[in-house]
Amino acid sequence: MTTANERVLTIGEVAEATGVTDHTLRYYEKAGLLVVPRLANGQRRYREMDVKAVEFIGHLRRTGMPIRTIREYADLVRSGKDTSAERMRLLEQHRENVVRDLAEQQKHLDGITLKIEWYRAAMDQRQDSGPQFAEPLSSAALAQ
Amino acid sequence: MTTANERVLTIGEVAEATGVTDHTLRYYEKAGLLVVPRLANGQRRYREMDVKAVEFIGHLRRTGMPIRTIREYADLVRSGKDTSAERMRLLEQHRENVVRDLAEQQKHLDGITLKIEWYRAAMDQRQDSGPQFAEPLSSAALAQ
DNA sequence: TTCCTTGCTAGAGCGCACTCTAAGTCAAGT
DNA sequence: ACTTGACTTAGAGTGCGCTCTAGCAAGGAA
Repeated sequence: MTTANERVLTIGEVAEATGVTDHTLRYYEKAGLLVVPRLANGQRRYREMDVKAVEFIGHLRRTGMPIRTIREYADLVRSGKDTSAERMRLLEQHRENVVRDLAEQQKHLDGITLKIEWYRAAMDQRQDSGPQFAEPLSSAALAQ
Repeated sequence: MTTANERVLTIGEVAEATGVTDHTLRYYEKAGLLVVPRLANGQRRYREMDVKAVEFIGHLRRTGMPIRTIREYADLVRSGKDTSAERMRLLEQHRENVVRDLAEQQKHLDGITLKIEWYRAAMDQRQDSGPQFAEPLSSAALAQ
């Protein structure tokens, strides 16, 4: 087993490696998402596992999990007890949310694509047809 | 051609119909996303096309287009001139962004799914194996 | 020794998209 | 006449996730 001799990184190196700013890394820590070992002088030293954690947080964040939920997950991990079941449940719940979200976004995207096709059609048969088609987002005065 | 006799809706009815609150509808209007006709007494009356516009704004918003970009689009629509080409370009640009985003989210989702599978595997062969696997998001003291 | 870089903390500030409040108008119903 | 409810405005407040600032410390190079 390797106990010592683990390569550790400074906050700057982690920022560089992960694309997360040092500010944000400290913020994540203060928010309870991360606990990073320190040198005697107070400087952070990130182990491999800490960097992995930052990357995993990235997966969660970029799929829309709020900080507080990530914190709940992190708390479970750190609780010492075997909370695997709960953690898995939490992740599965999130996965369901994300899948639903993706489907929803896809629907909205379809609506946009339809509009683009409408434009393309309208522009193809462009023979300077008066007031063209009906176009939402337009406006006029009605004023009773 | 139907000129008059168009059914119009109050803000409350539109809120009901679209799921967008009346507050937000007014906010969208103040932000320049919408121009809604008024009665003599100042009350809004939404035409079919205005409701369509609200719905289309929904497509844009829920795929992450910022208000200011929707405003740009709305300004093009309202400019009177034929800005179809620009509007289409704007929407196509957005579509590309969304497609890229969706792919990225899918990748992050894969990372999460992998983790869930890891949990499932670890829990399947649960024979009380000491310190289990290496788990990111954990922490310890190192302190130089 | 004097820089320069990198790190530290507490806490303020920011951008976004709402969301709500206060104070008022108006029309219909009892 | 009064109440109710839906509407109006300007502007304040909220929640989120950063993002930045000020002021300081430590370590290495010139």
